[in-house]
Amino acid sequence: MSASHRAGSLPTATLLEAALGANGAPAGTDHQIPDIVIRRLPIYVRTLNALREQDVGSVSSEELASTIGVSAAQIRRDLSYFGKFGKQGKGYDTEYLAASIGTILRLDRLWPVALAGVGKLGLAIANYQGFAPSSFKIAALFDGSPRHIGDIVNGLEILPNELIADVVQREGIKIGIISVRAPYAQEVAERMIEGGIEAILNYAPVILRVPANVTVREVDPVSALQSMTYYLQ
Amino acid sequence: MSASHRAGSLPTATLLEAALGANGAPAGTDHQIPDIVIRRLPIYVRTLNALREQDVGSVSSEELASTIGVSAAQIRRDLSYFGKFGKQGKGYDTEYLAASIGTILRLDRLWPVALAGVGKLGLAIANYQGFAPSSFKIAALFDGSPRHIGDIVNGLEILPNELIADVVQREGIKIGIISVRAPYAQEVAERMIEGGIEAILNYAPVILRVPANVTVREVDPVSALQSMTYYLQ
DNA sequence: TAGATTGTTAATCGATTAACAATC
DNA sequence: TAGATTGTTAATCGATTAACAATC
Repeated sequence: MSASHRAGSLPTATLLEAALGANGAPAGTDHQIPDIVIRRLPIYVRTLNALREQDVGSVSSEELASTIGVSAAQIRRDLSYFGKFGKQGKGYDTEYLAASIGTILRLDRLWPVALAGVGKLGLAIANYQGFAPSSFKIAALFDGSPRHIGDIVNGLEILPNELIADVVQREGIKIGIISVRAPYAQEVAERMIEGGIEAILNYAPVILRVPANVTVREVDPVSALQSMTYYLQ
Repeated sequence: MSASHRAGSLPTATLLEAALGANGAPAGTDHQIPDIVIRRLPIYVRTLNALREQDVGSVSSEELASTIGVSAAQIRRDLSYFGKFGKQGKGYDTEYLAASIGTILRLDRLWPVALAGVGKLGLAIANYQGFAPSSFKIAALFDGSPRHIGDIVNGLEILPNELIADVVQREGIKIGIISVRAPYAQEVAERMIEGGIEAILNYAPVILRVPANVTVREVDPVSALQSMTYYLQ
């Protein structure tokens, strides 16, 4: 499932791809770096930051690999796509490598995020404290139900879905999170994309059809559970 | 990253594997069927059920594939691991195929699930209505904070983490969901495994070390966001 | 320097796709 | 029957690993 495979002129489905490890990267642009590599980088950053907090100043690829549970060769190979970050005989400076990968991923800034759907899940997302330290900030809230419009959550007013495109465009938001129910997900995605959003985190159990320049990643706990039962007894 | 690669006697890390599409299946047992195939099956079931609801009685692999956004060859290949489910010249009976895959995945029963961590996210999970129709039922709630112990959520009393192993064992629960904060996740996982749990859905941003017979799948929205920013502008 | 570990290439492994005979 | 589509094999593609020269 290479990018070129879905580089047609029509919107292409991305649910399975994103959910299952195939390429969820935007098609069209020919990315020389495999999306699977890009998706590993955040874990490297997280692990390096954890090491830094334990005052570990440097690690070898072998140590980092065993901490994460991958092979050392894979880590070195992944990093080699972007440059040279280590010292032979020594390993990697944890702070320098974390910062370097952070820059590659553009985590050296705070990204405003639009969140659509403020049901129980959406509220949990809106209130989640883990986004800010991770370079994301919920900057706009939307919902389809009149019941919630106008409510204030975390200092943000809940706006109607009809305003998604306008607000997202005005505020220059590039990232959207969808936590509406399945039947509304496609419509909401389209409003977001109309406003200029190019990255969507989708919690709705639905296949989003998006243009080739938009990246979609699925959060699909039900499917995850349903695949694990295969291995039970 | 085949199963055999991690079939050593020591617990093996699974975060990256599960999060990123490598094999999150239990090692040891030599599974002839690739985990990547198993992880696609729930999407097939979901899509087939959606078609059934639209009164579509049969589909070709080509139609199903274009609905999901994968190749028809992949669907036929995936199904061929388990048997013959279609009719040449005709396609697949949606009801029959959905039921067949459901049986393969053991979705033809209701699985009790233990949930540890009843913060905002945990409560959203506990109250989520999408599990029951998907063959799962939250059957026990646990939390580490005395503040929540004894509270009733959805008819279930929140019990202390110390009781996880006992209760899980007594009730024969095989599936656990972890939504505690990062520092407590490993400890909670160990209690679950002690009680006999063999499948863990992990929302904590932490690498769980588990024995080879335990399957882990990660739900990691922050990493998903952090990988998408790579493609922005 | 000697030892350790990186960065990189080639070999291996595994998953996807193309193609088509079988057959409904 | 003729047309359509499955089930399956072989070819292709891509990702991971092993190995080692470079070098700190």
